[in-house]
Amino acid sequence: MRARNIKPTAMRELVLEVLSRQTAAIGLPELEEHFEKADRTTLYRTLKTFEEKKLIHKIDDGTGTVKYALCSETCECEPDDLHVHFLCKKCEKTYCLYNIPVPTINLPPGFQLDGVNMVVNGICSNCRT
Amino acid sequence: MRARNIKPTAMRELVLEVLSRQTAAIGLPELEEHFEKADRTTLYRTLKTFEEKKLIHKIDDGTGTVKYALCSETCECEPDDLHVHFLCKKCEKTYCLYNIPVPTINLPPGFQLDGVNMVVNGICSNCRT
DNA sequence: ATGAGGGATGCAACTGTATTGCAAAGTTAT
DNA sequence: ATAACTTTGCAATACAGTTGCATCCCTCAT
Repeated sequence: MRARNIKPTAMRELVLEVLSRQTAAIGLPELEEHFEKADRTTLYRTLKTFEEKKLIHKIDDGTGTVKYALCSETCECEPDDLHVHFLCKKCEKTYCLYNIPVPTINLPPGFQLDGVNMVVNGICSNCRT
Repeated sequence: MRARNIKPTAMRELVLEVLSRQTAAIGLPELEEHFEKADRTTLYRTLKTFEEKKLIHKIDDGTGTVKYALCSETCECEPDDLHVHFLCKKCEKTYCLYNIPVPTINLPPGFQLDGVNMVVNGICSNCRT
């Protein structure tokens, strides 16, 4: 996991472990609840570091809380690596649809594309049963 | 313009006028700057009303400030009406790409699609010259 | 071993956006 | 004119995110 060039401290190991246990993306406030002792700032900076090193990616699902989820092994967070996210408005959870790539967009002339944030919202399969 | 069933007050006329003058989407803080006397709350609620009545639509571009832009005449904010948005990371402006519809997404079985938020970021044609 | 340097952590304070409660002002219909 | 309802303004609050600074910990060179 530290092929991403991150110094593995105890804190970071723990945070990474929590992250890998998630089935949905997780935000800073929710991450805090998993730790009694750790400080918000530390978690904040840990997420920031992880994101910079492309171990996790940021998802802004419009709920007001930025969420994070693990990147795939080979992800470089380039436009080609990106996938669609799904926000369920019932359970409020945000899922990575890893196998649904973000469609290619043809921008007007003169526009340079660097990244895409695509969040689909609706009701997830769990909440519809 | 009030085919959208909104009671036309003086404030609302003014806000709408400012909105229609924009070439880029505008957020509440920036909207405030256009008014010396009006209160933030009033503007906030005006935007909210406009949004509910589908006169404007919300854009969460990930900058931390939700932006708004006018809907097209016939827009009902259904998935079919949606277009792509572009956030320039240089000028920080967010543009509606009205003529680029959001691509259709095939969700996994059991998922119900209600809406899509798609924001492309990069450098706009103005900033690249 | 030891001490210096650099990164990591924790605490506290702060920023900025969004939001709500409540009272005052305005509008509309009878 | 008056009652019912809506809109506006002020104040206060909530909450995520962020920064400054001091402390701690680890590593490396002497």
